[in-house]
Amino acid sequence: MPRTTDTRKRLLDATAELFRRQGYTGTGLKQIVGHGAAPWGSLYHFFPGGKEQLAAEAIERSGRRYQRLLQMVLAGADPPSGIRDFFRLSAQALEASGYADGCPIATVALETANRTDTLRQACANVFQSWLATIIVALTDWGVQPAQAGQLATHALATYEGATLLSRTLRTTSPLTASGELTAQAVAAAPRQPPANT
Amino acid sequence: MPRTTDTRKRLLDATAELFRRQGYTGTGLKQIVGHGAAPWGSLYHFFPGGKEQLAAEAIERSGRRYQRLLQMVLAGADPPSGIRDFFRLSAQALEASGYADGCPIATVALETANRTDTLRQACANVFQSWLATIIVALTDWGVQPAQAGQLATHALATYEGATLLSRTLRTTSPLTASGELTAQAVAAAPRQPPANT
Amino acid sequence: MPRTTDTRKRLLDATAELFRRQGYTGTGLKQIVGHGAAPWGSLYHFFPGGKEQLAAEAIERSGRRYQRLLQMVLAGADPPSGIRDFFRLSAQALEASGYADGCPIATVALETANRTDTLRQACANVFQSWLATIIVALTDWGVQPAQAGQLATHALATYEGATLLSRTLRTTSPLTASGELTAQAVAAAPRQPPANT
Amino acid sequence: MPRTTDTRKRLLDATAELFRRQGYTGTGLKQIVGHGAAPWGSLYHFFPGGKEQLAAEAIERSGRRYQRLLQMVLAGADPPSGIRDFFRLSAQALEASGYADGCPIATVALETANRTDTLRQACANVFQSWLATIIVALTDWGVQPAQAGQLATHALATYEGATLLSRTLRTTSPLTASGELTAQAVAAAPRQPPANT
DNA sequence: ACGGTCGGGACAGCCCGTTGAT
DNA sequence: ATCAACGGGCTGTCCCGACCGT
Repeated sequence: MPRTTDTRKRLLDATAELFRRQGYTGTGLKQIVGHGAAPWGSLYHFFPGGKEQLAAEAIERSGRRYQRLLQMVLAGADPPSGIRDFFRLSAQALEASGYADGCPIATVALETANRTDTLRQACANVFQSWLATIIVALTDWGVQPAQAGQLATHALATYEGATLLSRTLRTTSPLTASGELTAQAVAAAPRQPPANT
Repeated sequence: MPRTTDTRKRLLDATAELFRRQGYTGTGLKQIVGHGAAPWGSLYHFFPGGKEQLAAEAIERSGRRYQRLLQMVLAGADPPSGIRDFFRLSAQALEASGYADGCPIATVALETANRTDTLRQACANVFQSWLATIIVALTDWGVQPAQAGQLATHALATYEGATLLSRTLRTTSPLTASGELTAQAVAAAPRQPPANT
Repeated sequence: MPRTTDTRKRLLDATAELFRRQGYTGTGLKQIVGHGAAPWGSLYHFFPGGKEQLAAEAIERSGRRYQRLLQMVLAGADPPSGIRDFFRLSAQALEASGYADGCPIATVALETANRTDTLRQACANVFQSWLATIIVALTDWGVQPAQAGQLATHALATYEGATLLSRTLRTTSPLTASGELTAQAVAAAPRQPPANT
Repeated sequence: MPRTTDTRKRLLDATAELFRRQGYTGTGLKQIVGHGAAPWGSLYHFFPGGKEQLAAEAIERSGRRYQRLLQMVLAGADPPSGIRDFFRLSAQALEASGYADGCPIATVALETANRTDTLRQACANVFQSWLATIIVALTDWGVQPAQAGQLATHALATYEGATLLSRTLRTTSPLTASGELTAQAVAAAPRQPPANT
């Protein structure tokens, strides 16, 4: 069973990358197998559920990967700084990629929100996992759970929207501006003294 | 000949409505003419540029319409309250439509950000017009122009992202939470006394 | 209106010819458009119902054509001789075509008998029309209606089965043998003296 | 290793059953292994010749089985009554199965008559074996060999065609009508007194 | 011998966005 | 101002090897 080649993963990675830039309907299966260097027959071997199953797993996968990135950045500093860093990092990556690599699932999320419930749910799960990650960072820092939920939602929403604007306007200013303001909002949150540690 | 305009507008309206829910690639021309009650041949008569031209004009049109809505809401109160109202109104409309009617161009904006520059530009123009509207409201209220730009961008980004999250998670809480926090951020903005008026 | 090219008819003729030799599932749409010299896009223009609609109309068309042939042969002599002639003619045509051109709809009828009811019904209508033609010939000749129905059914069944056997065994003997015996059965049918006329 | 035979037979039985209802091209290998509860790998182990070999053996197998049934029915009475019984029995079975279970190989025979000679030959062999069975019954009964061949061919052809019509028209009347007339034709055949035995 | 995973094109039927002629 | 007509592209499934595990 280590005999399983990495074809399946290559397929998922190619799918995730193309979805990030072109969305769900804009990406054809032909393009995926072409980009991911996988043969046609393999696709329906690994994903008998077709495009939808492939998409669901790709979403899940890139969601986890992005979550790890988020955790890393948040672990590097206190939440306000971490959030600011995350926005800044995203701005850099976005610009470096020619404004192509934004949130890996935002486009798919919007496209599928009212089409296929399976994919909508997959995107929802990803967003929930990101929110949970932020909430943990905030509560660890002393923010009250009730407040932390709202703040995390706000931060994520702002990040998504700022990325959207940055991609469309082709300028990083929305990401930097919103990063700063979101960091301030977090910094202003009432919190009980973080014990000590 | 002003009667020909009718078909043209019906076509644009149908396009805008379908784009809002299904995005660009997810909407077929057949579906548009079916939904908009226009004959097939008319489409390429009014829009010789094909789907792209039709999309560009539809984006522009729904952008203007949404801008008027924004202006109305902002004119009804001071900016913090106006922004809060706009988020709340959007949340209601979103929920009432089964989480289908969010920002009319967000999906298209993400889909086309790195595909066709014509449509990206059309979306960018719409966003710019919305930003200008917010900026006017803020500066009229006494916010410094430099600050107003950042605040407007932040508010719009947050609105877009909150809508995205609300649609995917099927709950209005992102819109309400972010509306409140955004209103607070605006309220906290330093401003010079509004002259008098 | 003479402006409609004959593409539609060519499509139907090609379909009928291929169905006769290869059946329904064995014939691809690609093959049809290739064989019938029609462009791909035309197919779904003329037959929006897809393969099924195309098949239904092709069945109907070749059914009518075959009915006219049957009428002609039966009109040429009294029923026993006419039936014998029809079997003999079919045997000749079958052999001349390399045992390819048998009953134009038999294969499709068997394939679709328990799959798609639309096509089954189309085949049933064709068979009914052939039966009606035979019955008319028999009653005109003086056979009692009740008897005529049974005899016609028997003759048609025998023709179908004999064609099947001839094609599979690659010999015309089933058609000639059954033609003779069927003619005898018809000749032996009690009939009231054909008035005179 | 007589246990291996089990899988092989299940495969053949599933194939035969599906072919009877859907024909050759209409039946996929996936469906066969699904229906016959056999693993994928086994298929090409037992039938390295692929679908064609599997089909040939399935045809042969169901041909033999049907031959035994025919023998049994013919052995139960004199040929005219036996033939009438066989038609009647078939009519009952056909109706009971929702007009699905007709001749087990007729559809395949028509489909493959001009496609793959291997399968055409397999079907031809089956028909020959059935004819031989009928001929034996007839000659045992005293019909001259030359006449017996023609009569048997006629009876089989009529049976096949009547089944076809019954399936398509969804009524057993063709089978019952033709059964009666065929029995009469056999009864009318000149024969030398059956010796005695 | 037998079972199974994985890989490999070819092609299925369907629908897309577009255009020439009217 | 309209529509018949057009190719190309979509997703999905076909039947089939090769290479592993027993």
